[in-house]
Amino acid sequence: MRATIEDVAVKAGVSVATVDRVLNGRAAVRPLTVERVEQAIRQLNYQPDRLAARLARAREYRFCFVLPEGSNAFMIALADAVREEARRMTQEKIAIDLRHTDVFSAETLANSLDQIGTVYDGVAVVALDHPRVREAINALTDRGVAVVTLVSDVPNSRRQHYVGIDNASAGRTAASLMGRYLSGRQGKVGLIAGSLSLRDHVERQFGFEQVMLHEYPNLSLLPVREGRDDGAIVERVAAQLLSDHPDLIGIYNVGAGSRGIAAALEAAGRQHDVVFITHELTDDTRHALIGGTIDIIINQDAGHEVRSAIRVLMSKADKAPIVDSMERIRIDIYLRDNIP
Amino acid sequence: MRATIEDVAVKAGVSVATVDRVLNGRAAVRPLTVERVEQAIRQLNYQPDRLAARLARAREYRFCFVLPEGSNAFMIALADAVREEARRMTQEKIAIDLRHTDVFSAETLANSLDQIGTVYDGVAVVALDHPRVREAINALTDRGVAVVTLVSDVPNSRRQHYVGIDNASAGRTAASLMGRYLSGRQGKVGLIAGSLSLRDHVERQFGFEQVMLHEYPNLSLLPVREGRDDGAIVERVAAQLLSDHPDLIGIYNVGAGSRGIAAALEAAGRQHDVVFITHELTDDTRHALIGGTIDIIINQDAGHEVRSAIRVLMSKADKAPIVDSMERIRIDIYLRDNIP
DNA sequence: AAGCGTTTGATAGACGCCTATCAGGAATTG
DNA sequence: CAATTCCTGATAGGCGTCTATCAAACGCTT
Repeated sequence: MRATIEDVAVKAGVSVATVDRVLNGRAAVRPLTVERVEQAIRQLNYQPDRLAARLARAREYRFCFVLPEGSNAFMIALADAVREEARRMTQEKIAIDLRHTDVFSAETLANSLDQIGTVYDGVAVVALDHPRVREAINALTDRGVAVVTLVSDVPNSRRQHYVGIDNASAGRTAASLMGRYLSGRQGKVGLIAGSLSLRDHVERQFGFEQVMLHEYPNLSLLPVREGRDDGAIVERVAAQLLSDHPDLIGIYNVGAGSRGIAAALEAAGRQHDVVFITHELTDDTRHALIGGTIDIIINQDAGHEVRSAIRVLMSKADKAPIVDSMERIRIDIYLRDNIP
Repeated sequence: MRATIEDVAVKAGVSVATVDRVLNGRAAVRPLTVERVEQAIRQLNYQPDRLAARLARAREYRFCFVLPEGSNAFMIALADAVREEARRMTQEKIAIDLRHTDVFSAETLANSLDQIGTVYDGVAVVALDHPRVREAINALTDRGVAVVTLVSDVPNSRRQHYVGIDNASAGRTAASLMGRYLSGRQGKVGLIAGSLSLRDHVERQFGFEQVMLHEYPNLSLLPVREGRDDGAIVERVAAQLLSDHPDLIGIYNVGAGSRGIAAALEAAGRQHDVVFITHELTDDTRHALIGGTIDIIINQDAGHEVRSAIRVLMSKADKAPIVDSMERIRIDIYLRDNIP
């Protein structure tokens, strides 16, 4: 049988109350006694029963997820994932609220964050990298609310953790694949971004350009075009790109609105000449991947991200350490052959 | 506050004992009463507190992992992951034993499985697809022990679940990447397997050949060579392959021993002409990927697999459903740009 | 040696559910 | 209608830990 707190008490020749004081730092205990208790713990290999502990603490954890409003397919998937986990987590005494806000406006987002009371133990936010937002995050942290950034980071803030992929690395990966897929060919590569105010897009672009410029001199990278993550705009931008550059052989879409690009490619009949790499596995992109218009989808798993965020917030609330290897969000690469 | 079992009892106008009987099917309850209780549960959105339930049941879960003995780097990583999770799971009243056996001998593996007593609630096994092993798995299942196959499946057995990647899909993915990386070039592609008695290798090979043959007529696929997952043998096989075929431009290694292939490629000075795709991220492969000898590593995350196996075994032991999307093991694709 | 603060012991009562038992009431059978 | 069987209620005790309280023992100061 597993050792209990009582076994430890007996072994150390003290009372359970004292063991508890040592374990939870509840009151002053003489160093000598502390040592004796710790030794008993080591000898018995005692590990507190987390289930019993959480039951006894009778604590409800309250977390809040702040996501962008709007119709971006990935963000909708993310919101769905939040709701699903929220339902599941009820069993574990974790209550999760979901708020939507305009993340493209630093002011609005920051105000939303400011309004978040201390009722919450933790907040996960898809954040804009902006001084005003950074301040709001810091303020939350200072009020004792754990904050993690989700999908898009705010590196200089005092957020506890970033849950999401390494976007520069994702950009480099896209570039390498693009370069290899186009090996031996000469031509132009276009890059379409959503908004350059979101850090994730900027980093992807940075990583992509870095590798493209240094490693694939046969390909010339065109200046970035912004599509504002909106299908219709993106489609126009892509169509323009295609007509401006008959020798375009690659497109990397950093943001949302892949559907527009796919439509433009198909309208121009160039979906098989142009290597098209994009982000986020959604119904649209999945369909275009199977159809052959998209060649590669780089994805981040919304479910994993939400679960990771919850685990991290839990750990922070309990002041327990997190296991880095468990919380690393991987860059998923999907070809036609390995879509789930 | 969350509803408790007592709230449900009051609402339904019955006693807690009856609610418990309905919840846990403990004894016969009149259909009418069952309906009343279930309605109360729905109205209150009652969800049993899993923590309290597990505490009360005071149950220790015992699982056993059966892995191949030997020095295969991936299997060592897998064993490490098992040990690490075992340590972590102690806190959750889950005890995990680790056994090593010769999985290449169906007889030995089957005997090991036969010896596993009913002390265990569940077993996870890296299995050989062989009638004798299948029987042993079925016998375990019949004795009421939950069985999951790990990494390599035994599809016709009565195992409860397979924890691992879709290897045919991995093979197809490797082929597509190979084909795209070699687009426009003409030449031969070699495939080196470990042992063809492990189902995962066979499936990878199958998937690879399927795509290679149909989609890339410019590449001619050489007959499979077996390297027995042994570095030294693999190196000889690879060296032979290179000298036999000066026009070899791609190698796909289905099994272990990548180091041998890397050595052979480097010895021949052809590490940059030949596209080399292999499986499993280990120190060796990682190093060769950074060095440029390996172009792509297809990986399965040992930690994820172990955790998934534990979750599945837990669910089976509790007769609770599993969440498929959470248990799907993804095919990780690593380039030089996204290694962790 | 009295008085003080500090450290410890003992213990009760949660937390929410499970298990078991026993008795009484309801429904069914002959 | 009596004799069964079937359902249900009430309740005690436990799972391992946390929290809180009070009293007792200890060490130190003056």
